[in-house]
Amino acid sequence: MREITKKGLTLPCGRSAPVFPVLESDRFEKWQDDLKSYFKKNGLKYSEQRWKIAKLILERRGHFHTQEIVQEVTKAYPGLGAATVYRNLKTLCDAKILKETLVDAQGRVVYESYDEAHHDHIVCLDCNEIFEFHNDEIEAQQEVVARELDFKEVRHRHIIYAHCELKRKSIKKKN
Amino acid sequence: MREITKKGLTLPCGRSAPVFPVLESDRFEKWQDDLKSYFKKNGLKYSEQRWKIAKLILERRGHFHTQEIVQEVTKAYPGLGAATVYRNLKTLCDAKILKETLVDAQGRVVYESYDEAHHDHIVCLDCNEIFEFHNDEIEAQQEVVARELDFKEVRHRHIIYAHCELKRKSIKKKN
DNA sequence: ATGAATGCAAAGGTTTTGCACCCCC
DNA sequence: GGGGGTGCAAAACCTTTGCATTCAT
Repeated sequence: MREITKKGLTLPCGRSAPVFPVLESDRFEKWQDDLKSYFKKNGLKYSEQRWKIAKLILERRGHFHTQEIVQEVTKAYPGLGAATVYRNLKTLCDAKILKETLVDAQGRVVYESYDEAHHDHIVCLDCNEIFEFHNDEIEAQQEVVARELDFKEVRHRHIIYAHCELKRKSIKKKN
Repeated sequence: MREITKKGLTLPCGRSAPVFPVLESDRFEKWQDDLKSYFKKNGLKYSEQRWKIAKLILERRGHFHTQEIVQEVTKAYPGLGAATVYRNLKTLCDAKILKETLVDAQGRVVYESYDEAHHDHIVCLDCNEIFEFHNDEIEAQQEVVARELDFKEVRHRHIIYAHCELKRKSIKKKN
């Protein structure tokens, strides 16, 4: 689970934004090789554009919307068409570079890097920032629930929408 | 929690579709009166169209997408504009006739009647049908998780995407 | 009568698609 | 060289908005 740190930027709701370690550059070469062999194995082709998109996603980490990726890629690489980004979002999901993760409070689909360990999400209703959690008891109970209804769980999404206590307290003080 | 029964239509995945009791018609009059007073209280106006949309939703029950409501209403009442449906989906959410519930496997927003007791959802990956569950332990742990991260939970969405065991078994048998 | 609601059509925004061209294998 | 990939523009979709008109109170 990604650690929620107290350091870093202060968010609109008074919380501190999470800070993540910088990735070592040799991991990128591995990812690039993995992608190349994935493409080869699946009759797809490697391309400059595909790698640019994948790299931006891998560097960026965190959570983002479709439009954020489209805008960031086309801004970072003028000439790279939006259609190419849309087409590759699907390809990169299949390639397990990306995964669709949750829907935020505004109803937008949110992605994150595929290699994140499994976790669920808390969306802050004050500043819209997304935090993560993992709870073994909840994970275990999900299996139980699925089994009782005669299902076999494949994946799940568990999103808690919540107010930041820090914010709530500061509002209370003011009144 | 709505009961999942073994009777009723057989779904594509081999499961039985849930069957719900028919609503007594006098409940509609109460709902209609409630709506009228809600509108009055909030400076809104009652209209034929509003009630038609609300009634269709209340009769229908179950889960549905935005487009399904729009299409069903405009088909059932030609002349009733799609824009009116879109505008009233928001109004009816505010009026607590409807609530936005989950996002299905295709990324579409799904609504259901507001008066349903709280429950979470299992989406069948074989036939896309939506079932419901409620688990007190999970509910309790969510509070714990939120509290630990210094949040105050407002609402949550918990969706399990799963394969139907019945289907899985029948596939196994065939092979 | 007065403001809100509706219906239609136009506008907006996002995503997909068709097609000529390009480039990886 | 062939088939997939890209870029551009057009199309397709869904949803929102503007405005004249209708309707509820």
